[in-house]
Amino acid sequence: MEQIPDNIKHYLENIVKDTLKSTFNVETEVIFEETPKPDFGDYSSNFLFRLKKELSEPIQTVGDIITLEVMKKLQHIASEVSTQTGFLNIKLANKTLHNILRKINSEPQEYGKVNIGNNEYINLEFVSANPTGPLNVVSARAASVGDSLKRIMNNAGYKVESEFYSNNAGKQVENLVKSVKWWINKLKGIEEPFPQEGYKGEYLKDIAERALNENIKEEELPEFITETILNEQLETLKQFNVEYDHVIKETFIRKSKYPGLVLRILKEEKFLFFEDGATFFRTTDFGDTESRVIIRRDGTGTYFFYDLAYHLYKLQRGYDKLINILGPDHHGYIKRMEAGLTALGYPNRLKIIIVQQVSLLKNGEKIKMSKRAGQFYTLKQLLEEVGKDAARFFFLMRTTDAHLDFDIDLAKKIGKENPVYYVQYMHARSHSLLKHGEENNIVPKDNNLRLLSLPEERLLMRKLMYFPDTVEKATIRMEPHEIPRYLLQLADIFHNYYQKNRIVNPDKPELSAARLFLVLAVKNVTKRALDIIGVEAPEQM
RNA sequence: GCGCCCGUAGCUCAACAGGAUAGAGCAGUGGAUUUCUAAUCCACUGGUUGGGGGUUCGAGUCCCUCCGGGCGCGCCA
Repeated sequence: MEQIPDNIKHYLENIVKDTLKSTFNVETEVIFEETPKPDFGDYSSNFLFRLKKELSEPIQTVGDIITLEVMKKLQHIASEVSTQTGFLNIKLANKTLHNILRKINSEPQEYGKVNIGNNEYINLEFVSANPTGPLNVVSARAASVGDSLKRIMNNAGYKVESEFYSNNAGKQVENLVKSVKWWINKLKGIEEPFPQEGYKGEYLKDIAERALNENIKEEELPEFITETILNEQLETLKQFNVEYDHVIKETFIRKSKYPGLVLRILKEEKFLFFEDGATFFRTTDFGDTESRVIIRRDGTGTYFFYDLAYHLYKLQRGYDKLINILGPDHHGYIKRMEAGLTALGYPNRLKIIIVQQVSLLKNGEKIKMSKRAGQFYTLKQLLEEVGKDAARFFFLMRTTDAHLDFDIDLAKKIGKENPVYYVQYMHARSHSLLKHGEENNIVPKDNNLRLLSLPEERLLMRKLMYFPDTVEKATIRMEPHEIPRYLLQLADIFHNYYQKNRIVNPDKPELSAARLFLVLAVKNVTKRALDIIGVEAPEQM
């Protein structure tokens, strides 16, 4: 097989960049993108517009010279180079596309790997709920995004470890315990008023029953309750195809040396002051809008205080970067936490991603939810109702910072309206075609790929070529939604191709073998893409 | 009042660093099936990108302003 560059896009960029330097002595970044229309070629760049002011000659003159130079250097992989419109457009030779198919099928697992992580050691924290109840759908979205991001970044050469932080201490837990005690008493026949800030919800009754049956002592109750709920949360996440490298509990942090360490550093650096009997951390020195309490008047530490300790603990474990995926109610928290870590001597080490809220739609109406009132739709219910693949896919279809409407009825549908099936069906159909070929003694072969001469075939090959670019973009933007979008576009082209053309035709074995080679590449890339977002690639549907 | 997110087709959303004629899906209408799984495909209809101003070769994208929707603003977590 002829050598093709490891990454076509970057190869083109470097060629043009070097040409600009050697011919015009101009240093600039050149970026190639997928063309908006196939007519324009396969890759295009707008650098001529950008350089307009810097260049002494008219851009068309520059364009002509660049065209000639680039054409010379690319004659082994490109068929057309043009700057007619002001954009530099490059159309790749068909044999280049063929070589990409060969590359995909010879090492499917390697295709789409990018190298921008440089082995950077990352801690990725997501979901991190209080152990006060079942996980809700915002947690589900965070889980989907977080777990996919882990896979995406590991694919890109980062070393990512995922972490779940359980806030199993503090006032909310006290309220939780009070609520369970109320149930225990009720089961014993003792009627009391329900605790003021207690948690409603039937799941606490089950826990109360178990506590009674297992004779849990009063002082063991907090741990018993929080452990029970935490384990249920983790079990549900596991069913969602999400497993963690680390689970850290707030009780552990509270007992560790880190709270003391935080206090000492802040004190030494004179970032603390006292007011109304409480200890404040002057986060305003670091861009926060107001200073924050870390030790309350009653001497107890705030959530923020222990969270600082927790983050210090994470950093001292050796991570280069921390990424937190948080729900929409935490955006006010970003400044505070960044300020805190800067004060502790770790500036610019934390990246917070806010996942926006989710509205669930059923029968065209929004489901109302309130955790305190015990009315909510849980991740567990969602899994039972729509399945993990549909759930994961749906959560990833939008950018993380946009509100998401999750249509439960749509996710349950079987058919083209449901994007998950549309994409999975592409994989199943490829598999079935290959099997059908085998039954007719036709296997994928790469010795006659020039027979792939249809426009649809070129479109398909082109799209497969863009897969590494898509993965790279998803990594850089930290936006998993690029992957589902890519899959949907690929599925469109593939189903269209299938519909119009017979793939396996015993009368034309050569053509069939070439087409099956293309189908195999589609199958391999689909599998890779689905793996990256943690969705199953079924061979039969 | 302050802060964050959003406003694009009837609905749900794209548009990658500001680029080429603003694209998909759903819904609607009309068509394709002796199949390699129709869980599919094709065509048509649908837009003053919330309003106004600015920046420039070029603005859905950047800046200003107004309007509308959501969320947050605790010595809760």
